[in-house]
Amino acid sequence: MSEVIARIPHYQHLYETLRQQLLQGVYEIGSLLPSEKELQQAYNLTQPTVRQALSMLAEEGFIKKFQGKGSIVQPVPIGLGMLSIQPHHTDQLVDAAAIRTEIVQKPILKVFPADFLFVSAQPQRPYYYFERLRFVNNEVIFFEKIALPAEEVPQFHKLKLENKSLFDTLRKRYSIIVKRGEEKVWATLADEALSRMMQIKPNTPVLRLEKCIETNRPHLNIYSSLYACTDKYLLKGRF
Amino acid sequence: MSEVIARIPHYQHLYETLRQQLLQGVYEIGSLLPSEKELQQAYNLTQPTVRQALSMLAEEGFIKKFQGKGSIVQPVPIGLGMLSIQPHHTDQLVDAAAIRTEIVQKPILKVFPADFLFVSAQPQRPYYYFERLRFVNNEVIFFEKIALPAEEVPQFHKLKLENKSLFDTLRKRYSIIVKRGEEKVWATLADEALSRMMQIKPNTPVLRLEKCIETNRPHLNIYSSLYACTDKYLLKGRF
DNA sequence: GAGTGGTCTAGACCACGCA
DNA sequence: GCGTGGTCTAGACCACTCT
Repeated sequence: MSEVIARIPHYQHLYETLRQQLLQGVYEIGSLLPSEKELQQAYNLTQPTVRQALSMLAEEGFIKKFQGKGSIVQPVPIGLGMLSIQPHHTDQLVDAAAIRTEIVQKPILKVFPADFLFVSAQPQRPYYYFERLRFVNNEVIFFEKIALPAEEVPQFHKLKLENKSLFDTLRKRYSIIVKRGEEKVWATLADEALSRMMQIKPNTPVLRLEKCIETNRPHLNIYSSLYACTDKYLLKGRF
Repeated sequence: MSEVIARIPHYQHLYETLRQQLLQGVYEIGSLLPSEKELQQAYNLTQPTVRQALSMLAEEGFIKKFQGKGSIVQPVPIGLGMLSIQPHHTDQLVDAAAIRTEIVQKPILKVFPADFLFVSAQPQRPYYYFERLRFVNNEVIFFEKIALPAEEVPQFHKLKLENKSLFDTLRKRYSIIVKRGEEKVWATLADEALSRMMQIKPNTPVLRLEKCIETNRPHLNIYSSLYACTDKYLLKGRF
């Protein structure tokens, strides 16, 4: 019926379609998604194919499935591996538009950084390495160092990275999706160099968060080393 | 053929069997799991059923699937929602046997704690609330406050909680499995009361980690509020 | 009882890796 | 070319919720 140009699996097409609709608020939170049977008819698919798409959405927290009832729409979940910023003592996230990102070190090619806690399986491969500061109201919230294998993201150095979510960019430009990851976290005090970089007083408590992020590509891991000043805002994430 | 006593789905039985084998090291890390076809024949199942079990294992990081090759066994992953402890500057986890857990406040019934950052959807339900300290080498590593809905875990107050992983206990005793969750994290300084509780100096930097943990049971969320002293050890988790 | 999601079968064909 | 995992169909029956 419909012309299929690229080789996209049916379940993935349905998943992407529903995901877009859920992001755009087409379905009200707490309401029921169309039933599996309705989706089968609407997209001309069989039950297992529809179920796979819905299972992916449930896995990511977009919907919750209830036997005998249907799939209930949940609030849009935080992206896996992404961090949201939230003031202490309220439960309102800082809007993405209020966050400013400044690229301190533009992407350069180098071997895997030696000061990361997680180690790459192939440290000699070329990696893109860059550093960024993120601000809310012109205050530095965090400083982050990032490395990702260059062969997997051609032309990465030409992308505009300011004021964008890295993971949204990777998703749209390269179809890279975060699957899973590990993190190491601890608290420490800002030393002289860090306090200059982050425009905070020395000996302020800072949060340290190092991550190794696995994606849907077998040999593509993203590495992040983060320093966060959390006196006004805390970090929120999903696992 | 084989007598099925309880109503356990085939895919789940296969999943549990393989998971046990993977935990016990039956398959060498980096080696291939038996192929889908072999598992079909061995357990007398069809391909989609076997695939579901393997997908669950892949989702949790026990194996990685490669088209045209097979499923490669990975190192045993950290349990979702669990935290491992690791010294700075080495990559060796502290063995679970070296960690001592002391229950400071035995499980009591109360309404949902007001000082947690995450809020329950049904705060008036009865919750089990308890507090624990965890030690490595007789040093306090963290202090944790935990709340979980009492109706979902009958007889919980009778369980021995010392020196056990809470999630292993919930899995074995109630078949409760962590599916997903959210965390809020920040760094702060220990105040007077906390420094006494954790036997550290006042104004030591401490890590704060609050979590809301969703499980395989629709209305069972576990809430945790954690204070960690991370000067010697850091915390490692999965997402 | 009607409608929902949950489990399962018995096939088919495709895409990929490796020798 | 063979064996692997990836996608998909067309059914079947079960378990649960709601009315």
